[in-house]
Amino acid sequence: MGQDRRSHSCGLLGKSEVGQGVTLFGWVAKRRDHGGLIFIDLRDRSGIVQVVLSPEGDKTAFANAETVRGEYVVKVKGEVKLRATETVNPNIPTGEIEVAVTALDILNAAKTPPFYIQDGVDVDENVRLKYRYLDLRRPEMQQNLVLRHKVTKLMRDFFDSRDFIEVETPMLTKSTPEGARDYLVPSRVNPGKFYALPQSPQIFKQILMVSGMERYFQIARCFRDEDLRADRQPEFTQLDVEMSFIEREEILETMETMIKYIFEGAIGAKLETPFLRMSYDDAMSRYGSDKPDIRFDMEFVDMKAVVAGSDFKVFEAVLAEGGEVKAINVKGRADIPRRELDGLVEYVARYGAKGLAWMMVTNEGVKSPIAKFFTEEKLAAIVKAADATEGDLILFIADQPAVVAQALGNLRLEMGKRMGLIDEDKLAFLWVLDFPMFEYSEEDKRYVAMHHPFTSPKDEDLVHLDGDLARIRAKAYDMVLNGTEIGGGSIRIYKRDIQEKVFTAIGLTPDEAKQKFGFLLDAFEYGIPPHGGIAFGLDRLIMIMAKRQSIRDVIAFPKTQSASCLMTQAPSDVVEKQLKELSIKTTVLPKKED
RNA sequence: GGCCCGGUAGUUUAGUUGGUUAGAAUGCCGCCCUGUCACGGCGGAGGUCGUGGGUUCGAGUCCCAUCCGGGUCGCCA
Repeated sequence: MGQDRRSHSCGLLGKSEVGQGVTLFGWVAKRRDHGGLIFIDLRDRSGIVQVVLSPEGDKTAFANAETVRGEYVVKVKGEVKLRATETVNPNIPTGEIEVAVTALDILNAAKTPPFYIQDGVDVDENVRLKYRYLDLRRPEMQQNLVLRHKVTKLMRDFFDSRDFIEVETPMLTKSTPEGARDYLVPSRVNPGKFYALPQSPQIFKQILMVSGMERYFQIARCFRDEDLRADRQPEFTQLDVEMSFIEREEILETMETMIKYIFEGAIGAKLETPFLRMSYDDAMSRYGSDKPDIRFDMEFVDMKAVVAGSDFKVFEAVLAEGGEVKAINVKGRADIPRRELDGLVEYVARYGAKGLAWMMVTNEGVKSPIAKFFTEEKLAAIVKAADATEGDLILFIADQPAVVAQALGNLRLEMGKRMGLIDEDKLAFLWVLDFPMFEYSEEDKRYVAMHHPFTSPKDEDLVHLDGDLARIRAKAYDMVLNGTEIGGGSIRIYKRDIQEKVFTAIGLTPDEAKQKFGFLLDAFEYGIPPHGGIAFGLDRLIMIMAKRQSIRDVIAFPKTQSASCLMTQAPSDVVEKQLKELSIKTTVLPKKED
């Protein structure tokens, strides 16, 4: 009996197999025992098919069917039969047929699983992750992994067809002093020294350009020892790309074509290219975000001109200090309850806003606690600026530009969600371009590279390298989808003098630069081609394609928020001997005993 | 590191101002059942209320600490 090969997959059986003898393997998803007649829903990766056993059939098969329980592994032989019209199940793809069983072998019993293996079940994350192998047995989770496979396959096909080479770069590499916290790996043969797991293959892919690979890509695992989020894991996967002899336009076009190709191939979505493009400055001033969700409008309105010169001291003080006053028009929400408004005040406070002003446009004019500070003319101008009509709610944030952007930007997203303005079926792509080259770090009291120090400034801004660094824009670009940054990259510096000026700008002496990035700078001495690239967050991309809220759902074995794996219990203690071999002293402080 | 939410049968959960035996659904076990597909009927078992302290005559409920999970701010060039 063990010699029978599987002839079909459960979920793919249909009318065309009627009359055929089949051999199926799978798990018992459900058993419905009618005493004289037993139905079993048999599940494999392809789906579910109903198999039927009656006492008139094989006695052993029937007896076995009486003993099977959920998640038993069985082999079933039988004949595919058309169901009678009244017994067709329209809810499953195989509902028009069933398998009349002639033999059923129990290959393995199974303990009752801690939760029912079914889509849409609401089970505690603890339980799901501890029994990840059962969680992954659920069809929707399997589909997520299948989707992930399809996407990476399509990516490889695409890049292969365009003459890109996939090159693997090291996982044991050199710790880089800037950027995220590194995961460190001790070296046994070099006592006291450490490798770092890569945060990204950035340096290596640029070196590959020096090597003359011209067109590189890699589906690369990356590691960052930072706190987790719904869309952030300590290890994650990047689609990493680098190209030589190109300028920005060619990268953007190539990547749009790639994204279009995989979305059509993986989920059948037809995308319009070219994608919308927006400058960083534009994105910040209109949406308060460098990754705007443009599935809905509610753009910022600059109120500075219309509110200035009122008796409202808060606005006047902010404007006097170089701040700004911006608003969003929440259409039709003038009826908002006071309690919800109070909640919104708390909401924006999380983003640093000291307050939230509001005006309701009603048939009796503007209602607002601050209306009394404004003349009728000013109120009318505000309403006009906001393009508001009766029934609308105008929400204002007055603060320094960074706070306005963050608070009002998040408020916009929150109101968009609350009002159901976000079409979950929409795929709103855009490029955000012309990022600032530098941003001022309050912590370090100096300018730091916003992207990384190899990013090329825009040609027309090179003149500011010796002057106002804040004015320099970079040849950097992000691809944004539905308010999530799914990819980002830049054209790199390939001229030595510019590279040196950038290092100087971020306070690195030539010696320090050599110490930090020595091997890369050495490589740059030997004929570096103009080049640039991009990296996409594969997990986030697939999360959006699969319409999930967390990247954990598209990663087979994810970590919890405290970066542990509940299934394997990693990280874990190691034995003293291992530490000794690695020349690591146990300096971990013991837990408090009292 | 900060803030917020959650932890009660295997699972999902109810549990009032602190009060008697912690309730339900589902799953599980047994018996019955020949057309179910959320099968049905009858019966049954199943709870350290995350953990440890404290307050109280009495704690699932109040207080403190702690563990675990989730969300988020900081962080993530």
